[in-house]
Amino acid sequence: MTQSKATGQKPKQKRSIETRERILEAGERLFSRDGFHATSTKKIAREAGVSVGSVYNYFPDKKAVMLEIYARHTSRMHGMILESLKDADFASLGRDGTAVTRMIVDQSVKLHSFSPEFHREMSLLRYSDPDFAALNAQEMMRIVGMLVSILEPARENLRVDDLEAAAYVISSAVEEVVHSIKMFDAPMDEARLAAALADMIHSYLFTT
Amino acid sequence: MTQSKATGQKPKQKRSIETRERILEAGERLFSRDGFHATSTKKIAREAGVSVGSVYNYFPDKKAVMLEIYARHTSRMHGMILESLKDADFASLGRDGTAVTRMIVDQSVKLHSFSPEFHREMSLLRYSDPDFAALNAQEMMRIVGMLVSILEPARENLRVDDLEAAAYVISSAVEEVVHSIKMFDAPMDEARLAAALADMIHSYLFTT
Amino acid sequence: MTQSKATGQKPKQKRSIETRERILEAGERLFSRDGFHATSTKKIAREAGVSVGSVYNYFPDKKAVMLEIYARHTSRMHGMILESLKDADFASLGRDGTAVTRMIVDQSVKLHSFSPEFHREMSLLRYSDPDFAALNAQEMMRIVGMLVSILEPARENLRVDDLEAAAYVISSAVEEVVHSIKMFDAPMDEARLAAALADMIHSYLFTT
Amino acid sequence: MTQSKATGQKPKQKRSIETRERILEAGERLFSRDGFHATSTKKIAREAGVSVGSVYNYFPDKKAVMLEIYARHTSRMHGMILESLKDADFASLGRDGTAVTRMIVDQSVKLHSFSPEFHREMSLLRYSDPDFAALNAQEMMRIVGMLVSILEPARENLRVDDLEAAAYVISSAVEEVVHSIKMFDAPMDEARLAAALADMIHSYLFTT
DNA sequence: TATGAATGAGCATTCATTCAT
DNA sequence: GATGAATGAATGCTCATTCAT
Repeated sequence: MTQSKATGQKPKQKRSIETRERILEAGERLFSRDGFHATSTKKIAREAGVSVGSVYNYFPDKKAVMLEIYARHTSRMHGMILESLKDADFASLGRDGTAVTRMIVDQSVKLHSFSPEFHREMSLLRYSDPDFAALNAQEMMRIVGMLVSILEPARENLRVDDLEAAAYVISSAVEEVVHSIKMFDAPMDEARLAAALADMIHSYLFTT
Repeated sequence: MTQSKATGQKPKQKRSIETRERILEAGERLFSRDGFHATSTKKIAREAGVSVGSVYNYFPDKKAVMLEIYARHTSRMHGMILESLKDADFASLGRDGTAVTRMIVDQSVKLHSFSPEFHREMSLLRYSDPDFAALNAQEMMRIVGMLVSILEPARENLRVDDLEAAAYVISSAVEEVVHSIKMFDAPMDEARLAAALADMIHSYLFTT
Repeated sequence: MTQSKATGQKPKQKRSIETRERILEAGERLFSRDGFHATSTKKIAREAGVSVGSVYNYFPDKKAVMLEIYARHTSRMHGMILESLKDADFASLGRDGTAVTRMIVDQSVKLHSFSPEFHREMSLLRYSDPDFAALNAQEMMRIVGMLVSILEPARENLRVDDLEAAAYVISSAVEEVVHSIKMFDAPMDEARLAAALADMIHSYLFTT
Repeated sequence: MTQSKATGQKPKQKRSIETRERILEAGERLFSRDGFHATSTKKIAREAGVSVGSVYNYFPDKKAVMLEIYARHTSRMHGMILESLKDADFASLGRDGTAVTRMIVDQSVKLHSFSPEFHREMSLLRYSDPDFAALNAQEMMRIVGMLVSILEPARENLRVDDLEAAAYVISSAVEEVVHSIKMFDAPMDEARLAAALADMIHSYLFTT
């Protein structure tokens, strides 16, 4: 359960690529709906309209399917976020702490709102499998990188020195609070938590 | 998968209590080491030196064993924390933001350091089972309550109004950061993260 | 599963008798509601408010409890029927075929209506255990005996010679038809079946 | 315990069909010999010379194996009976009540003689499982249908109006009496019972 | 007499993976 | 490439019965 062997193959044929794609889509649907453990390879194959054997032709094991789905998932999301970042006026952002804070929280929520079910599953898996944990950590660092690049232009207005650590701590906080809100019965009003979260981040980053 | 039936029975004999204890201890050992799903009832029984049937004499199902272990676990921890809180000089605490912040981080880390493996397992389970999620949420609220009672005396010095939401957000942040440090390969130096975390909490709570 | 060992004991103490009675009553309730196999000795003990050990003090095994309950059950029913037979005017019955037929069907239905759930359970058990089969056969013969004694006075008006065989065949028919009606989704209107049954019995017994 | 999910799969390979057949045959052998509950899926697999997994490749659960065996069983029997009915001279039958009666009893006995052990098991199961009860009821109605089609040509000679109800009641009587004879220690000479049964049916159907 | 803790073989069912076709 | 039949260890859980206290 620790190390997935090298990936199945790189298909060159159009047909092959389609089959592979169908498996991935079926997997995403099923993993999101039922969870990783409750989804058998048989079900994936049936949902994809292929045979079990085919699944194993393209992926070394079930985990590899999940791993690839996750990778694609995050790529897609990051692409979307980078896209929306392009339009932001970083110069003005730099001067307005409130705007930056809002953007941070908004983007983080966006990241988790995209497919919360799938995200939940990944959060679960990272606790039980080192490979997933590693992927998750990697993903976290990409988010941290984004945050840093958002904050960098405003550096002179920030009260923090270690920007990377700050980004990491902020991301962690957002992640956990968003999970509380989205996945578990939030024990407190969502608005209160969101306000507190934004306040915490803002007072942390900016002098007042 | 949703609601465990009422617990097995109330032991009336000395022998009974011992057996129950042995099962609980074996469970804690095994759940921590191998995780909940990788621990079969057969293994628990063997480790405890009793028959499978005995496990089911005392607990309605495997989950109930875990639930009780968790409950005891948190009780113990909270007892310890309340104990150490008794000695704190709240009057002086109120005036010194740094001391309060340090205490918060320290206690939180303590909470997670006690048996990080077991804590990891609980974190995992809350993602897949409502009962565990509920227990976890309950536990979170107890921590929040403690935090509030620590902060209350210093109220006049705090920049936050909604103390409860603040406590919740802080707890979440600590929880996630500590998990990063203790359970996953922290992608950053522990000291940096700890410093950043403390800074965030401090600047959030206190005017400077 | 074949031969129950000799019964536990004959209690002489008042307290003993009460305990025994409580077990029997609990068993009847549970066997009727959940069936023999779905009723564990533990449940019986709990329902009776005694310990499992006590159940085994009074009965050699679970089957013995059921066997005794069944015996009491049938005794009670037969008592009731004999009671109602006393009042019947056999002289006049002898001349009126319709009245006899009606009485037969009525009594049979009464026999099955008393506690249809329990009766179902017995019917089931006789198929899987010789002891229950024997008890059921014995019971059948008692019913046959009753039927014969009802018909005897009318002998001169009857077209059948072998009264006992006739009684047996009639009882069987009634038993099965009543089961169809009471226990399974009768595939036909109850009234139609009852009418047909009565007609069959009447034309069999009496010349017209 | 109520509704079996759709059957496992449609076999597409020769090998597949053979395996399925082997499982069915093993099941029939074992269910007849030891009964449904005493036959474990492991035993079925061993008897069939396949793995347990294979059993579940072809059937959703143990019950489904039994259900299919029963369906085949009754199909086979009905085929045989319809076959033997083809040769009967219905015209002459119509006039001769004795011949019809004899045919009814003969065919009914034939139906139960085929594999009495298996039949016993089915009778048992219908008392404990709605699915089996339904199948049994269905089967009963098919028998009733046959009976009706046998009697129809003789309608003018019959004293009964509600042919269907008559057929149902007759079938029930035959069923129960045959069970008494074949499965339980008949408490009376078989010949006496058979004669009484035939007499009852005859006097019920035909005026004399 | 009464208790109830202890037993452990047994059951139905699942599922990732392999490999002959 | 594609197929899908075959595998079998492993799982959570039940329950009639015994017997030391």
